[in-house]
Amino acid sequence: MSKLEKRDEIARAALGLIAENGFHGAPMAMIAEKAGVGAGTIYRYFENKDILINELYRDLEERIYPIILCGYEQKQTIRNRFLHMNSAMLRYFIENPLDFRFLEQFHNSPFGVAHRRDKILGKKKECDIFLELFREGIAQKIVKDLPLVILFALSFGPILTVTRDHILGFIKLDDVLIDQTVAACWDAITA
Amino acid sequence: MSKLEKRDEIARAALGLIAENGFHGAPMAMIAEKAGVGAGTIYRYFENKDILINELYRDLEERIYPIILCGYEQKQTIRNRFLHMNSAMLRYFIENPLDFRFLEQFHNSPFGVAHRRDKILGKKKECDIFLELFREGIAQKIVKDLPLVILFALSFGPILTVTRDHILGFIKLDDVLIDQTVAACWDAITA
DNA sequence: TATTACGGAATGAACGTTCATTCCTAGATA
DNA sequence: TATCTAGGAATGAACGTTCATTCCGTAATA
Repeated sequence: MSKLEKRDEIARAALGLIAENGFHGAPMAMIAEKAGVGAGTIYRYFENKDILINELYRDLEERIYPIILCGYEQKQTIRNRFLHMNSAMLRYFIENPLDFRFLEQFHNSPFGVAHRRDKILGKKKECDIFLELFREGIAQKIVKDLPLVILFALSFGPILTVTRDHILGFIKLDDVLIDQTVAACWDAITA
Repeated sequence: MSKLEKRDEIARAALGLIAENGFHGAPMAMIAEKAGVGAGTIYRYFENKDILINELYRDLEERIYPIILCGYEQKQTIRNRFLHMNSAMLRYFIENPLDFRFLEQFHNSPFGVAHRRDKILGKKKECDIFLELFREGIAQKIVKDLPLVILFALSFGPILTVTRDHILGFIKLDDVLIDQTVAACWDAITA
């Protein structure tokens, strides 16, 4: 097994255990066992557990962004661009429940708060595309003139809740339902 | 100090620490210190930590329900009833950030999942008023004909996200903003 | 005095991390 | 080609710490 493969094996094991059992249900020994390596080996690839977790998050972001942006066309209407991105995100979460659960664990932890602070205080290019979209919509008087943070909440809040419900088996989201949900989010933010 | 007062003191200390630091940042010894009792004393009031946490949750639900329903009038329009309940909830969360943070910790933990399963499988009268409201709205073709779970997500998802942003200081929610946000949620669920 | 409540030291389990040791492999040697 | 060797990678037992819980001597209460 190559170096990269082993690193990925450890990362995959850690992400799965954390997603399913939370940070505390994923001791290093268990991660090592699931990855098929010795406990000490993990420390050859990740300095400590905190760093492991933060790298998992970084990897995940890098995996998600291109997928959500795939097929995104700047020349489309604002509405279509919004529907595209929001449903791409919802679909990704539904198809990758472990990724979603890990994200939730991450955000509801000191890691997540620290991460948010960094984001608010600093650079973190990411959500720029959404911000851009909202700003454009407001300028054209299509989108409600509300703080961007609130538009975000109206767009993503329901996506997160609905994904959780889907993963926990409270509802089965099909293509129609996904489109209806995303369209309802659009209704929330439009004037 | 009376028996009940001491129980409450412990509960308050536990809720505060868990809200601020998570379940793992709230060891029993720390709860005891904050409550001004010995570590062993806690076990005279709560059989173990799991039971303590579940009782905290139960207490919290009992505290919140009457507050949200206060001033609720069955004869009001569906829209007004929705706005009333949703903004009451948002206002409560903003005014009681510790309660909100505790709820989030609870929901994002094995406790919360177990609790949800119980709710879906069984009794748990609670959200009945919301369900009732949604059903009535659908019957009158005012509310979108979507599964109740999705209407829930569209209504509460943004409230949760926005509250988190407010508590973390990313936005300052005033009366106007609260009303606008809740109204936007109404736009999301209406046909 | 008898009973109950309290406090906090003691306990043992579980955890993250370390490190002395073993294992593996690629290159050198013959 | 067969053998040896050096050095990095892997290992998992052991360590120190932290935590929930228990225990028992003391204080309050009746």
